[in-house]
Amino acid sequence: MGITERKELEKETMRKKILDAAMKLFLTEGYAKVSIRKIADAIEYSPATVYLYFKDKTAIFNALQKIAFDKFYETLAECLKTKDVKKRLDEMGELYMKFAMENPGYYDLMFIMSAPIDREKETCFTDDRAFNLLSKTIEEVFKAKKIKNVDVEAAAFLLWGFSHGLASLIIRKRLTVIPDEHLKGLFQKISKMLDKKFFQ
Amino acid sequence: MGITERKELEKETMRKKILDAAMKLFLTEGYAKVSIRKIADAIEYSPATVYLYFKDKTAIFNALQKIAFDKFYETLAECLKTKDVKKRLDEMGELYMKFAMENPGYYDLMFIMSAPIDREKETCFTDDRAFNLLSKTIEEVFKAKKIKNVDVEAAAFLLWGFSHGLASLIIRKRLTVIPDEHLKGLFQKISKMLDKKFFQ
DNA sequence: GCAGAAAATTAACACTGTTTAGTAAAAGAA
DNA sequence: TTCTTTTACTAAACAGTGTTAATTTTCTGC
Repeated sequence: MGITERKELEKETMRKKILDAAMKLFLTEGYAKVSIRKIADAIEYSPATVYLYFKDKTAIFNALQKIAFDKFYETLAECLKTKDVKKRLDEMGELYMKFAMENPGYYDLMFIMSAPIDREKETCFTDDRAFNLLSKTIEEVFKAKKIKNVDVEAAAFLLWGFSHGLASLIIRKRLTVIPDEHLKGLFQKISKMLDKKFFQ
Repeated sequence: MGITERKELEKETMRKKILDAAMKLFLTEGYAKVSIRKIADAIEYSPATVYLYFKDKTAIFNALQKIAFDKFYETLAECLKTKDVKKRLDEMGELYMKFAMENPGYYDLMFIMSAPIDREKETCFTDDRAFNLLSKTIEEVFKAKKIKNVDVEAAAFLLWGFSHGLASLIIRKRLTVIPDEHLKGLFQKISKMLDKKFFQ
């Protein structure tokens, strides 16, 4: 192993170390409480060192976001194991909500937070793998059920929008109107309702 | 007019002055850029003075949120002018999206931001006037159309969830998948789709 | 005009992101 | 090995933040 290679590797290790510490802080304390100094403390380096591996705090945030998107897509893609395409869509909905509820920090990172997204820069990163998976699944359901004249894109947005709407309201605790333990049932009830209207 | 009364009034005026300046900063510069010092600058008082009228920054944020909720409900309630109950629901949807698009700052304040919502305190404020209005409207549509066996609460959450989902994704610019000018059409298309499935 | 209350301010504390200048260690060349 | 250059790291500072205690200014009632 050449020296330059080893240096590369060490640099990558350090980046990972920083991201690990940052993610841990983010998930346990929230974005506002993640400071460069606290990250530096956690990895036992000086604050300035962090800047040798990341341009600024936003760069760290973006890297964390990418990690979350990866895990998100990975979770959703599990629905591909379900071969019955109709059941696959249900499964996807449940996986979506499950991910959001079990990983509110990741969900926040991906879809809600705006903290360091600098206005109109290309830093804002949207991952369309998940949306494409959803579109394709819906298309297949329609095909399997021989339903025509339904706009797939519109249907995808309806489902995604609804799921995200519910998830983000729950995560931001804006749904005090109904108690938490009622929510899972509500989601399933609505799914069934949509199912009845669209597929029967 | 007694002196104590005048003092009360002056205190109220000052509170308003602070909130006006804070809202202006919030809407033009974003939450992160609203600082006590900048508010103080805007109203030409010292930073410490602000603390004589508000307990802390969170208290200011909560007051701003209440203002946004009031304006939000006021906007939605305009749908009551439409007497045809079926059209009223459509109108409500359009008013919702219009409000979100035209007042992203207010929308943010109400449903997305979490910045100062201190963990589990009663400071988190949810306004259920709007949701009640939606539920009632849906109920009336079902009644008018003589449709039975549909869970009103579930339907309300479907519509609210979907609308909020779309609105918040747009506001947070997480919908780069499709161009902005396409969005209004998409919303209407989905509305029509739901209409067809549920009411015809 | 003067005592007491109310309102506003100054100055500080402990934080934050970020940069600059400088030091210590490792690598390359002789 | 010795000398030089590059790399890795840090200390210290700058300008900003929320917030508070002590102090000064302004107003009220007599």
